[in-house]
Amino acid sequence: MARPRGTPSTGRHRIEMSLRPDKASRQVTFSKRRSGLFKKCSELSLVCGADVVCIVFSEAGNLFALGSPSVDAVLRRYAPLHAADDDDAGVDDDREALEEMCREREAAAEQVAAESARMDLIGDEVVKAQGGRRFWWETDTEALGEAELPEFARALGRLRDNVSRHVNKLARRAPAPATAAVARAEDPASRLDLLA
Amino acid sequence: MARPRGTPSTGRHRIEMSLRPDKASRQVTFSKRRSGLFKKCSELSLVCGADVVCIVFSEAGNLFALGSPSVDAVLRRYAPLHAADDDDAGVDDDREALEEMCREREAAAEQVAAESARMDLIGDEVVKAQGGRRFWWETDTEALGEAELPEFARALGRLRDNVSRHVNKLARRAPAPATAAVARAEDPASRLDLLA
DNA sequence: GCCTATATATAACA
DNA sequence: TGTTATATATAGGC
Repeated sequence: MARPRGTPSTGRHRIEMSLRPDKASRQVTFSKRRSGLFKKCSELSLVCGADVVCIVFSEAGNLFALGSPSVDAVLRRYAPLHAADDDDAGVDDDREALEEMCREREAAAEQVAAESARMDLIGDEVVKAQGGRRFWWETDTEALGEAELPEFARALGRLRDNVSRHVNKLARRAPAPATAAVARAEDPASRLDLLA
Repeated sequence: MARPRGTPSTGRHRIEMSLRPDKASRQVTFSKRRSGLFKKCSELSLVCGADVVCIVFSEAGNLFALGSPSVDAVLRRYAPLHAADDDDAGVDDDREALEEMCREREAAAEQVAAESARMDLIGDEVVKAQGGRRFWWETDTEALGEAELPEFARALGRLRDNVSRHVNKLARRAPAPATAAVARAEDPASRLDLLA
């Protein structure tokens, strides 16, 4: 075994790249670690009220980015503090443009994942605020009783849609393009009807 | 006792911003977390051979940045991927953009659906006995924080009102709190309904 | 900062 | 994917 069993390989301990398994294992590791890293970013932002941006290029060259309030917002805030280089070459090559889109799509997915994670964290806060118990949606289910379950179900569905919509909005506002279009996938009117 | 003892407050557990200690404690927390976050960044880079950049603005406005191979190197690699949007370009670009929009929307929807499903599973988690007295809908606004998720906040607010009404309605019908409904939440069928 | 108790993160596995 | 065994991360105290 390259490593005992569970070994985050972090801290001031091992980390043996010399015995890197196979490409597949490394990808799994990357995926897991990236996920954990982004979660940490979200936490730092949420718990400490910090602005955070994290951009990662996998070994394969795939781009992953996370930002709070948004990637571009934080980058814009950072840029002025380093007014050294801002210009870059034009990217008018079609293939590059296509690759860019693909990568941005992934970035968008990450944004969504991040938002969802944040939602989880928020749920946790609520639970703790009430002194510990089940998650709010479950608590609510109990509180409402069987009769109201369907209605609450619709409300929960709306929350899901809301997250999606929020991400879309962020994407539209951000100068960073491709992320800009997950637009109005739902009908506002119906949602208002559900919870008004 | 804001928190038991050791509580990374991560994952799908607590994180109580409602009881944000004092400014000093938060700074300590920020410092520790930022340290941990940067360490994670370094690890990801080292173990997985990824390029990583992480920029953080503390609540006080202080800047912290880490990059591998370097902050600027990764930012330069990232910037070009978001520069093709400035000039509206031609038909080809529009067509590609449209396709990208569709792909992106699907990806985002998938992510959200997946997260919703995960939330459903999380519902099985058991939390300890209730200690606080506040209801979750009384604290959600605080939990959401400083306008990070305006839409979600608004939706949750409506949900709060909605639930409040139903709780009142139940209270009028049944003066004694029925703990019998708890079992309902464990019913897989109910959970399916929640996300239908 | 260092220490301790807990909660997480995650590598190896199934 | 989900599970499990261990190593880390980290809140609270000193």
